[in-house]
Amino acid sequence: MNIGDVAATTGLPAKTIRYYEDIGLVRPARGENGYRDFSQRDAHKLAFLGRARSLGFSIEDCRTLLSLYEDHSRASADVKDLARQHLVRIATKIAELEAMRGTLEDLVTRCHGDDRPDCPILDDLAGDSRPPA
Amino acid sequence: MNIGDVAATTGLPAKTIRYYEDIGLVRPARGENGYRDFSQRDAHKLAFLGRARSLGFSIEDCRTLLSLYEDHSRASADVKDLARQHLVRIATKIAELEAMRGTLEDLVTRCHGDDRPDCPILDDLAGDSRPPA
DNA sequence: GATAGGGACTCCAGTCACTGGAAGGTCAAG
DNA sequence: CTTGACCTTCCAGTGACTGGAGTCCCTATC
Repeated sequence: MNIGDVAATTGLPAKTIRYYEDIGLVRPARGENGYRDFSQRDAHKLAFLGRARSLGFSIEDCRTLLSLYEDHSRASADVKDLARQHLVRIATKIAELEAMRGTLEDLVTRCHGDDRPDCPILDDLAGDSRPPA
Repeated sequence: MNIGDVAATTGLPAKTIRYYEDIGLVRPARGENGYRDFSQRDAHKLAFLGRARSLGFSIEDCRTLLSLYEDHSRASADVKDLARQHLVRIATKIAELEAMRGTLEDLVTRCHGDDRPDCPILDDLAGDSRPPA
């Protein structure tokens, strides 16, 4: 398979697949013309990576997950640990964003949004009329 | 004020303040020794920037917010629009993260997490036993 | 055989918002 | 006069790609 075919089947951009080769996540064979020649196994690994990335795992996590996937004597506890750590990061991120949303929603509600200059949003950013921490 | 003082009062790292000068967000004066000499106004702007950044606004948004802040003939509608667009981005991001969390929580629950190799998390990533989209 | 197109190749630069580190100048205290 | 804290600039790296330039290859059509 050429890179375009793998890109189509995995949904990953060709650029990304080349990048994944660069950083050693896949090692496709090469044809005589210098084109990458992907096996089914390569395509499968790329699909795995795409799915792991879509769940927000970092590239380094993906590297670990891939090696666990290929290690048939792995302990599922190692996978679960990784996933749990990732869940904590996600939950933290969500909490941060929720806090931002809460503040912003309040400010947006309080701003008239007309053609006059007075604006609670700017007041808040400037440090005025903010509830004491 | 030297950069260290402003860093202490605003909570921004000195490195970040220098960076903000680089990209033209602040233009502190310079003393004879070449040191930056921050006015109260500069410090105030930096605090504004720190607050806006902590609400997740991009640097370019911050630039706009700052110019609106300094434009006393602004329309609050412009500020509100910016904030609302930002709210949409935040909500989108939260939704993405919630989706990841949902999937991951399910997978983590289903994984035994012992010393055996079989693992629903890896199965899912590999494309097996995934609910049909 | 010439040509046109669509794909593939490599390599470099840019993204975003910093952050780390090296190499050196300045200032106040002891 | 030295020490140590602070300041300066400049360069490089982060994560995970993405865009673009310039070139090569393959297939099809005329």
